[in-house]
Amino acid sequence: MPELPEVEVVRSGLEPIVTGRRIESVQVLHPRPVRRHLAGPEDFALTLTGRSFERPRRRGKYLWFALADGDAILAHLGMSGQFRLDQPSAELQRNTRITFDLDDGGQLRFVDQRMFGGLSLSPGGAELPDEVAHIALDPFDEHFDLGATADRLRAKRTTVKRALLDQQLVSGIGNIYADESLWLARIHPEQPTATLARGESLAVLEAARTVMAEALAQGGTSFDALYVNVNGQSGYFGRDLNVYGREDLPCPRCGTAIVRQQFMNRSSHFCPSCQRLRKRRSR
DNA sequence: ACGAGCTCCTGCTTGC
DNA sequence: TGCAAGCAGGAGCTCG
Repeated sequence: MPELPEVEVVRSGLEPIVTGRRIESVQVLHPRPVRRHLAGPEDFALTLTGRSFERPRRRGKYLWFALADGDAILAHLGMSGQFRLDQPSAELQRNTRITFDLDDGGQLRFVDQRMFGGLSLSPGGAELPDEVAHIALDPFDEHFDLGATADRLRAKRTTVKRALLDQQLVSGIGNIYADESLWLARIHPEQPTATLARGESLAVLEAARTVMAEALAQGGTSFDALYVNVNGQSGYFGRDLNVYGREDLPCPRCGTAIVRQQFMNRSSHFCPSCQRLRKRRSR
């Protein structure tokens, strides 16, 4: 599932492909991925034709293509969105939803099996789309304030994993990196945020940055063909996961069997020995 | 204002 | 063998 490292791999892969390119034509093959463009699929295609790309940008899991006229094409990969570059004559990948023919003869394709993600036009959004403004900075942003975020995390009245997944507290972290970060920081996912010491709050955010930086360096995490870069290749971080998807396998630190627990209709993975739930506030 | 739960979507896997 | 249920989950939305 694309989280910050995977989205950044896609963004950096797109940069040399689209920057400076002009859109010759757009085909919308399924209406759902443009559902956020209220004027409809036909308008989406027509209004983008003839425009030119500048550098693609990112905050958290949001990606946007700045356009030369100051607008932007906002993109979210959701669960399964991919961008691929191909020749127009090449057979379409299964679940291809939108294609952009570029002025250098290439074709940019948005492929998305589950269609949780999508594209929309963001007027005036080249610097920062309005739709992204409410999302917190991610840990890789030069203005990200780790200390202030740690304080806000502790001020919440929830559990630490929920807080890590709250994109309005810190963006870019999804289910995989939340589990990995908590394991690295040795904190139980259900630990109430109000019981965390400041050092623990800092540690879990630092762990998130560390884990995501390592994943980014390896081209992102993949379990299957649902996440690939613009050339269709998978990342290598999957082999380095310590808890996610490793139910009943030994904890790499202590050998205790990893536990999978239902959480918000999804799963949390943790080591019941390294990550103990504390009843009391820590200092 | 904030926290929690629901919903959207497809396709692979699992079980009867 | 065939069918259906289970499962994967980001984020907008609603409700309390």
